[in-house]
Amino acid sequence: MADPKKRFEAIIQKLRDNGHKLTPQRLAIVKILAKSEGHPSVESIHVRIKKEFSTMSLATVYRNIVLIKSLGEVLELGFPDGSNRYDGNNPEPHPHVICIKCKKIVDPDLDSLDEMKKEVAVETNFKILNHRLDFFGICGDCMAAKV
Amino acid sequence: MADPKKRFEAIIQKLRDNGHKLTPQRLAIVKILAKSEGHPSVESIHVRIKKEFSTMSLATVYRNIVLIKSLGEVLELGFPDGSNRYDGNNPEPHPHVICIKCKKIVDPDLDSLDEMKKEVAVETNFKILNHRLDFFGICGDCMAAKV
DNA sequence: TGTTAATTGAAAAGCATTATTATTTGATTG
DNA sequence: CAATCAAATAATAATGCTTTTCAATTAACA
Repeated sequence: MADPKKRFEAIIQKLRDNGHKLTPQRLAIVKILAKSEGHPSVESIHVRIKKEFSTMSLATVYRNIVLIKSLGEVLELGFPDGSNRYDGNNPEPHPHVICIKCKKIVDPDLDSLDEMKKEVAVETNFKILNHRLDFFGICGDCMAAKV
Repeated sequence: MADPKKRFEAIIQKLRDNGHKLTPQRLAIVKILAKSEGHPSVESIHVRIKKEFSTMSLATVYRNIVLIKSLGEVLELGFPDGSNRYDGNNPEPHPHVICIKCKKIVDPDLDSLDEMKKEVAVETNFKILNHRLDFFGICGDCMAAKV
């Protein structure tokens, strides 16, 4: 996990460099994304910031995520059920392991993926630009809790 | 690729076994899913069947896909942009390679995935039940066409 | 054929996301 | 350290895809 403080500064700098204003709402959103603990959803970001800014609009969360996404500083994880989660701590594509019970998301280490990418490129004659790898299952905690 | 005729029969049989009626609309949908050429979308299925049944409703396509999905006979591919494509020819989870230009979807052979799954299970202490692997890029045709 | 419960078409409702608009505000300049 | 102005915001309306509703239809089975 990258240092949330450094990620915060990096995203802020990117916003500055591209001529965007640093509003309190925007800073609050960036702060949460920089850490991205538990891979937050739009809704969870909104709820958390509402405690501080009671007038914070959901549209503002969406707008800022679109903006930060366009700067390549957050990874959007759209799931088959239509839900979205975000990772601004590590915005590069990387595999995820998702617990279908408690919705926990874990980042595994998998270095065999690069090799696989090359293999696929050769086999299909595609120029591979991006990828997405998710494993779905039940985490140790939920297995234990089941009894 | 599985034989579309056999897949058609298999899906029909599953529907029968679970006490569902075989309406002409349903049969038309199953027929397209059994082949799943190009991994059709709800919209493309609807358009194709409308030529035969002008009154075919989009809701009917959705309803039948939900049903067939619940029987495990079609794989739903929800993409990050929110679009959905279907594969009733090979309903087991398998990797896809998607062209971001022409939306073509290709199924590559990748047998190293099983090994990866075990690796992840050990590392994260999850019981892995399912997975999803997509590569995004530009296909040979679109590369050539670009000039 | 008649009966019945499942299925359908058409339209309304849901729901997440995006667009609109009047207002507010951060950043720059004099 | 105001004044200015483009950008950002809050609130709300609109959009687009998917699901639900419900009366009418129809496949399945006796």
